[in-house]
Amino acid sequence: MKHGVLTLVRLKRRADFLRVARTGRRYAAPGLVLQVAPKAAPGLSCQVEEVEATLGIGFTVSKKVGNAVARNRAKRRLRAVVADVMPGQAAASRDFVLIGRKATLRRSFADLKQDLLKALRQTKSLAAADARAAS
RNA sequence: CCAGACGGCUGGACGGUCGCCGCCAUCUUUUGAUGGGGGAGGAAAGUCCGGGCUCCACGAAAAAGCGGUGCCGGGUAACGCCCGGCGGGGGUGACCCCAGGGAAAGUGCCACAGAAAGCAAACCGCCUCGUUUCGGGGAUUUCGAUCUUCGCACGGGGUAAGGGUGAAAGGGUGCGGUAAGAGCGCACCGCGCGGCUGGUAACAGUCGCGGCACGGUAAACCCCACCGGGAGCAAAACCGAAUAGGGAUGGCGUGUUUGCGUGGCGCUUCGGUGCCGCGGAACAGGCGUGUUCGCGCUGCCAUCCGGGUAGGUUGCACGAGGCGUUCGGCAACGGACGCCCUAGAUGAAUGACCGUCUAUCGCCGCUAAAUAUGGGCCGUGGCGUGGACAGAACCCGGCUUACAGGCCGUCUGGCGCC
RNA sequence: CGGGGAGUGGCGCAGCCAGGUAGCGCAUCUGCUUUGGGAGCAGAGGGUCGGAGGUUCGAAUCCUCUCUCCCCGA
Repeated sequence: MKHGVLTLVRLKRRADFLRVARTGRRYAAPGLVLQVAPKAAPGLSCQVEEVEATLGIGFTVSKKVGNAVARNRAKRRLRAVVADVMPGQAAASRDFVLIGRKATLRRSFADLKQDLLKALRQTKSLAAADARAAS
């Protein structure tokens, strides 16, 4: 089975964010901050085979970035970058949390993409090397 | 043309690729797929008022307390909002600003300065009268003194014109009047009271009288009038997993004791008492933990019930709704008729990226006019820059605050031309 | 959604309710003292009282609007 497109699941509970921040790895790029943690033990709501094909993703933008318009815009740009990069190049069965910074608003989209790839590499969360070699 | 006042509107456009959240239709077991259509604002903001809605409390309310509002009339579901007037203030003007009830109901305060800051008097000063052991001048003189006048001092009386101040000093200005003065008298202005006229009213005008008494501060306490029960969609209603705990029923299992409750049997002098069972309690025992003291649990299994957590659904978008025409009204607004349905998220959608154009700004040129030159304005070309404030969170009516730039209308002042 | 508090010299705070002088401690500077430093003594400088408007003769203080920060409850 080739490395297919992963399904993104949004993290929505405060407990998930706290768990990722407490237990995971962390890398700060100029345009964003990435936190990674292994996926939580599957509950009854999600099955094991679903865990293998999904990855959780959550966004955090604090009040320091700006007003509501700036915070929403930062989250939208991060979401666009994630939709572009993560399904093909991120390792599965992990939870990611992206934190927006002030530079997220002004950084160019290509640089933002490079920031995310570098953060994935630094946190050893890229997809398996054979998958990259096969492509 | 320049400067300004007021009111209203707008808040980048088009295209491409990839996405997000509801709705409708069809297919589909759930899931999902396809197609269609919709998807932020004038302030969505701040949360300063007024309501709807929901729950709670309450016999209806009233009073007290607390909070708020405060010229008059109108609009409105209501308002602290809006409209139109009145009064005061500012501006040459268009126009703008004002918490704008009551200070003879009471209390408080008015620093410094000043004689005095609130009951009006005291003080300095002014005027007048008197007295004397005072001093100067004049007159008379029997040279002892006497009379008179001025000044000082003291005492009595009359005054409030004046008294460096101060934000504010017991009406102001002028004339008369007086020993000196004073609303003491008069004229005008101000103030107060009463009448008349106009106006729904606030108020304005006018006439007469009073003769000045009544300082300011209520965004100081307060008084008067009016309004307000409390909380908020995380309100509230419904469904409801797992775990723990509660209750009921059944089965299995459980040592001792009982100043407890209860049932059965026996005795009874009918007050009780003996035995047995059940429940409760205590202890023992058991299990877990711990170095000790100690601490925690004490039934197990099955079925059912109720409360209720996470979570979910509803509340939730047809409403004091919008648009147009017309009628009434100066207007706010209201009536009638017609048309329309117009976001519904919940770690929170309504976008990300790219291209072209365009508003704006900067730089470099060109043309025309003018000029001694330079610079600026207008038009035009190229390059670069590049979209203000800001994101619905139950809904509505207001207020306040933020806002690049652009557009429209009405009006005012000034300059020039006809 | 609801409630509360704070903003005053470089720092930490009084003063506000009952309006007229902005004060205290630490810090800074100068001088004395000491061999020198510290401590002590004497003196000095330094504040648009977060911002705007209003009430008042007069506002840090009273009223309205606004900005920033902090805390609490559901």
